[in-house]
Amino acid sequence: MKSGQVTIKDIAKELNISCSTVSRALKDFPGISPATKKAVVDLANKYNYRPNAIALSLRNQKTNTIGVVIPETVHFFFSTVISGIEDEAMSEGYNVMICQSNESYEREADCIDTLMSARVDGLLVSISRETSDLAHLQKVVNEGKPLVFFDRLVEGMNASSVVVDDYQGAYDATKHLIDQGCKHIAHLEGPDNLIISRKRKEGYISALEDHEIAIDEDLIIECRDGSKELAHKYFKHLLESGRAVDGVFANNDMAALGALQAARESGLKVPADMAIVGFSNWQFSSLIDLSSVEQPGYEMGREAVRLMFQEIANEDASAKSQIKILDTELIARASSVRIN
Amino acid sequence: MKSGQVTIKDIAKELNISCSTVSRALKDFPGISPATKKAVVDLANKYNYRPNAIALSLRNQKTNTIGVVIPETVHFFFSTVISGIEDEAMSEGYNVMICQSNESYEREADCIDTLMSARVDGLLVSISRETSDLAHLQKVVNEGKPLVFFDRLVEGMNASSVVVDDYQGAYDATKHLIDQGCKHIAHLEGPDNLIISRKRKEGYISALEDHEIAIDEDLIIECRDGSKELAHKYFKHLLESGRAVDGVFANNDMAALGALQAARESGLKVPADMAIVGFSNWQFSSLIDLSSVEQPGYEMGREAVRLMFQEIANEDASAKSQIKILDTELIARASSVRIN
DNA sequence: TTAGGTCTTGCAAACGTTTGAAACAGCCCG
DNA sequence: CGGGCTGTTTCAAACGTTTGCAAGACCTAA
Repeated sequence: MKSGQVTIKDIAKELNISCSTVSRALKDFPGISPATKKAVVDLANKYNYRPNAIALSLRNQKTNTIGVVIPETVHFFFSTVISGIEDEAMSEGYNVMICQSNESYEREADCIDTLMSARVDGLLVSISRETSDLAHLQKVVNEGKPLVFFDRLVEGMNASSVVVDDYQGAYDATKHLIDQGCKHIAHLEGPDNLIISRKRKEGYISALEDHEIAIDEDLIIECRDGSKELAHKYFKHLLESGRAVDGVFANNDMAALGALQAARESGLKVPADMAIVGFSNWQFSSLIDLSSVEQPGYEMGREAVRLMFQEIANEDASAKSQIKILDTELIARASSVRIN
Repeated sequence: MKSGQVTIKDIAKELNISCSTVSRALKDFPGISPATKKAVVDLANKYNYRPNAIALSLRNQKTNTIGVVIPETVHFFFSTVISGIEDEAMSEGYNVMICQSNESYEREADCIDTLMSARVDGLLVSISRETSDLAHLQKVVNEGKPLVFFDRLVEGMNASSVVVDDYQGAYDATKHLIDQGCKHIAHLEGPDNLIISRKRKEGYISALEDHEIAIDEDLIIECRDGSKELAHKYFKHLLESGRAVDGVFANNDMAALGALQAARESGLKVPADMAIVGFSNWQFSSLIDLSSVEQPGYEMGREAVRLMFQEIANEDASAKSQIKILDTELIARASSVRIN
């Protein structure tokens, strides 16, 4: 009673019985007299007894906690994923411990270490942009701890992943532009060391090829940091070069916005003269009527947790190394839909 | 070696020494022979030994974990707060366990229960909109667990809080509009059961009074849900009523955006005919050049954690029940700055 | 030789919980 | 009266770690 919460011991002492009896009474085990049971339950309620999860974890060698390592929580997409993780985990009685790596390799390794120390039952990881050495993750797998990657695909490791179908999303976006009558579609490309950027570019190219539009390398512009400013600058250059362009598919919404502003400044009507589609469907996109490709973040979070539970359940079985690809959805808005 | 991670016992067994010796060797305790120490440390490294935080928690009656209950993680402001909590906690070697209440009272109580079971060292709570009964929180305080509220102020409980100076932020925003030459400033008011809405309204009124502008009740419009749609509708009504309006201070950015669109649709020039300021400085606000009042979410997270550490350290001292008020900052952008 | 010292190591208890096995009480029946 | 049964309760060990105390080995000085 002095400091912290009430324990089974406190109850046992007050009732002059043993801990075992209290424990069994609380768990409805057979072989406890009704009188004892009632006394125990009443006292437990009175003192607001809550089982000590720490003690349980130690005994059961299971913490009912999953660890999440994420580049940053302040990011619309990632916070959506967290929400999905949170909900799915909670529905199965699991807790969630979150560490943000801030896109730093060192801090990512730190996070993993902390979570392993905390003996989480499994790890959900979206690796930082900086990470190329996978030793810290390999250790996790070697020790038999379930590990699931999400969003950012990691190649060459025996672990499951949940990713979004970037290729198809890009294909759909580009096809949509073609359907709207665009003949000269530019692509604002992301950093090509990221798999997702490459996939999106591939989708763009495939869509053009399938509709017999020649690929024009001059219309593919790399915007390494995906910022509005860079996209604005490069796209303006392109427009001023006098090349025919009537559509843009951007690697992300921020870049799309840069292109949109550049187009307007050049006196072009959107979408009549220039149709624009971004990627990710950030929150602001709906506000400025920018077409985009929706990534199912919430669903990704839930799916990642589900994969983890599979691995936890199947022990060392073959549930490992699955890749779950989630569908995207094209959200066509005023920036690309030409009303005929 | 069989399943999980290596323990002190495993090392002790392999070296044929006692656990105590291993423990002391790893912690650089005096009185361990160099030879033994080296053997232990080498083996620990080889097997990638990590202390079992669960066992430590049990022994030390301290988990080095803080629990966070938050209405939702998918919200720019809250995710910023989480980021601050995360960083500050990590820098002190603490872990963070997050539960989202989804603005539901029942789920909030659940979260608290789970976190108390997990024996977190302290609780950071932003209460759900639904919550009015405080019994579940009172229990926490009664059991002597440090509790700090953030963002949403809770009255009548012996616990510290970190909040933003809504009054001053609103005052500054309104004064800024006055400085820009606005004479008839409307206010899109938030739900008045929330303290923050009331404070913002008070700031608005005070600023007008201090500058000898009469309060016109017709220019104060309640937008309960703070949505763009509602704000748009009500503000359009106001404009069509023919009343003189040349400025708006909105309870949040989304409502400000609704007003902005309504004004443009009515053929008004922003900011020349209508100057607009929102509140919260959401991510999209910078993209559409909407003036707003920045709330220091990251700082709020860090400050909340700091207050908690104070309470943890001071045991039952008087660190409790402080209220920390953080300053806001007016971000003036093109929606309100009239270039003369 | 032995008392006392130093250096190194081990024992055991504690944190809160669960659980197989053992122990005790009371009762019936032969 | 004692064997066996049922119903209820307790004991003890285990999970991984730390730490006060005790103990062993070895050495030195009286």
